[in-house]
Amino acid sequence: MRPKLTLKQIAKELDVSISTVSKALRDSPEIGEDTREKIKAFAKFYNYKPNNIALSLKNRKTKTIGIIIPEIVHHFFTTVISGVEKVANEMGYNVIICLSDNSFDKEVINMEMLANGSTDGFIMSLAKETMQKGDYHHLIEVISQGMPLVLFDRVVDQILCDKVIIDDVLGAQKAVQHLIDIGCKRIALLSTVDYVSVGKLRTQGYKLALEENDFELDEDLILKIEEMEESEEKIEHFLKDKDVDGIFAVNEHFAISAIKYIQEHGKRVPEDVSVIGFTDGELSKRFIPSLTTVSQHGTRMGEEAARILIEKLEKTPGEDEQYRTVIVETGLVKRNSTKSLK
Amino acid sequence: MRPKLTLKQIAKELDVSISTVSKALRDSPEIGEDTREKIKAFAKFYNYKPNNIALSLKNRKTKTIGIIIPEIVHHFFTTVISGVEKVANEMGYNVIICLSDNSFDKEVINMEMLANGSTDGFIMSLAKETMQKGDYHHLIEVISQGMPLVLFDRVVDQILCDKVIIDDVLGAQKAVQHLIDIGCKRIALLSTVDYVSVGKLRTQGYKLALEENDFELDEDLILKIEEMEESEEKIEHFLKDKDVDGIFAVNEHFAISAIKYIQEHGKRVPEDVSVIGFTDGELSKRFIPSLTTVSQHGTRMGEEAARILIEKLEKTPGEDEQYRTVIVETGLVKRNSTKSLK
DNA sequence: TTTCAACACGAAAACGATTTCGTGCCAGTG
DNA sequence: CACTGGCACGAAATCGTTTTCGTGTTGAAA
Repeated sequence: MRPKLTLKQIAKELDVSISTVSKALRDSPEIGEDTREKIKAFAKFYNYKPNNIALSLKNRKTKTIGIIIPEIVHHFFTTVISGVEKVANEMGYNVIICLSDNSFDKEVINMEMLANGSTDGFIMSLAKETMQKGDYHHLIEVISQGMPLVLFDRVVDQILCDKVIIDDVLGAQKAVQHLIDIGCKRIALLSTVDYVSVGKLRTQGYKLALEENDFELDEDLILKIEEMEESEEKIEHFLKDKDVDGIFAVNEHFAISAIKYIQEHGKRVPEDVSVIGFTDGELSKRFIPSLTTVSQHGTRMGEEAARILIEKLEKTPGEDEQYRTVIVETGLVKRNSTKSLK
Repeated sequence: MRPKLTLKQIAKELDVSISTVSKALRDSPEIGEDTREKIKAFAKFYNYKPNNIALSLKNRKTKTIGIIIPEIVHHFFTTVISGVEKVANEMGYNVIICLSDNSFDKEVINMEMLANGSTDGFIMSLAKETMQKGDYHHLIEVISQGMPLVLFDRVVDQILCDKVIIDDVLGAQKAVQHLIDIGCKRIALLSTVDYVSVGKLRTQGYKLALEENDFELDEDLILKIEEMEESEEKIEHFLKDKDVDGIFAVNEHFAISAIKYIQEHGKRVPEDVSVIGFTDGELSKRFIPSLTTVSQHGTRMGEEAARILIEKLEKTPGEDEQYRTVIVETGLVKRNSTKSLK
């Protein structure tokens, strides 16, 4: 076992001082050409690489950014991560990932953990429980310490920071509008409960689209689901005696559960009922029928978030402290779960 | 903006020495009761937390483990990550994730990056390109520096280290055996090229099962696919005039592409052709027909890998240096893409 | 010959924490 | 009164870098 080479060892080996070695490696003109070459050759030969921890301590920068998300086994979040990773890598940053598991406590613990020197800034999407509690002291704490924070997807108005979101309202509205355009008359909404901001906003979009087309809002056509686990059951129960010809679901799973139920009960998708989901995952693409969805462009959100964060990190503090909210546009990907336009 | 509190500041504020503060906070009996209480009260009030970077430098441990995987937008890998995260969190470790993007160069760069003090050890699955090249100098380098390495899934015999794998041969064999059991006579294999170890091993299992049942091996029934992108096309071409009644695919995507083709050409799954995939993802579960698959238990692999790594990390070096290979059992999840046993 | 840059390098502080080893003071003992 | 031991605390080294500020040597100019 050969431990890592340090400046000190090089110095001893070549019989010069530590500072000389450091300067030589950083091409300081202070050092004579011959010693410089000698040191660089030695370092190269033994593959010297400076210790990141020491550098972090000295520079008070870690060159890593922390991502805190509710869960990772979820296509949307992984695309965001890969977007962040890509930009971070290009800019010489590392990415450290923590999962809150949708728990407030874990979110707080992870954040405090990372805030103690492990990362320079945060990119995060809030845990469901956090939004429910409305307790954001950990975010405020981190911001007040001067660490940049970029929220994405599950954001909250009370916190002043950069944000990357999609236009949930417009996305939902466009989806429902499409259902109306292809002739749907009774359109159901499968949503999550309102304290999850996306649920609320997408519901808004749903209502807006109905309104614009002079459809009457029927609260009986709206289902709000609390737990992922019970979704299938709830949806089946909900659809039991509803006579709908269009369904807008706020995620893939709800959409697919709905399609399954419909098909099992003698109707066809999209001939009898058109279904649109939200979030464009593998599932939507390969399901049969493939799903028409509002696509969220997770990768782009991740890239955007990373760019904003790194920009903040590399700007000398004090420069105009402005917070941006970037809205990543959604797209409507038309596939086979909706009728085509007449 | 209020910067983070340090020992030095507390010391100055309370007019004692830095060492006294440090000792007081760590409950050293050296410090008198009254000063100790005073310091602890102050620290608590101002929410002092030691700086991780400084601790890392001092202790020569970062308490973080590095994960390097080919890609993250892949259900299997995310389950592994969440398994690692879970165990790591319980043991007070952080997780830092890098993606190799299946590129050898990126894998090397990431590894060198993290090895310079950022992590205490590695959990990784090799990039396709790395296995193709057969160049593992970066792994050897890291191991020789005394950093524990745990390989999972895409592992390689030449490297001596701990490994967590599934029994690909047995998993494949069981799958094919099941096809035989339900009466399939002509069973095709959709595999990847051989330098991806899983492709090779699963092909072995396929052959083994045939052999055991005195089936004749027909090389024409084996398709090896190089690139994910061309898979759909290749599979369609391959199935064109093959008269098969069973298909074993080494992943979900191949399986689904096959099903699509079969259905589009007037045959039914599972009535005419039974299909089994590998890796139990969301897609398999919710596809129609839902897929019978060999499930890989990614979470368990992640947990296992993390446990092994942390154990190595916390063991004083020198203690018997033994490498383990843990085999996580696969399961055959029977769903609707295969006929039921007669 | 003296003086003064320029050159090439080293000593030391700093980042924030832990830890070893003093050290001053006081009480108790012979 | 002198000695010893324990208590409560501080100084300094350490981890591996970077960087500022010397400092000794040389060569050239006066």
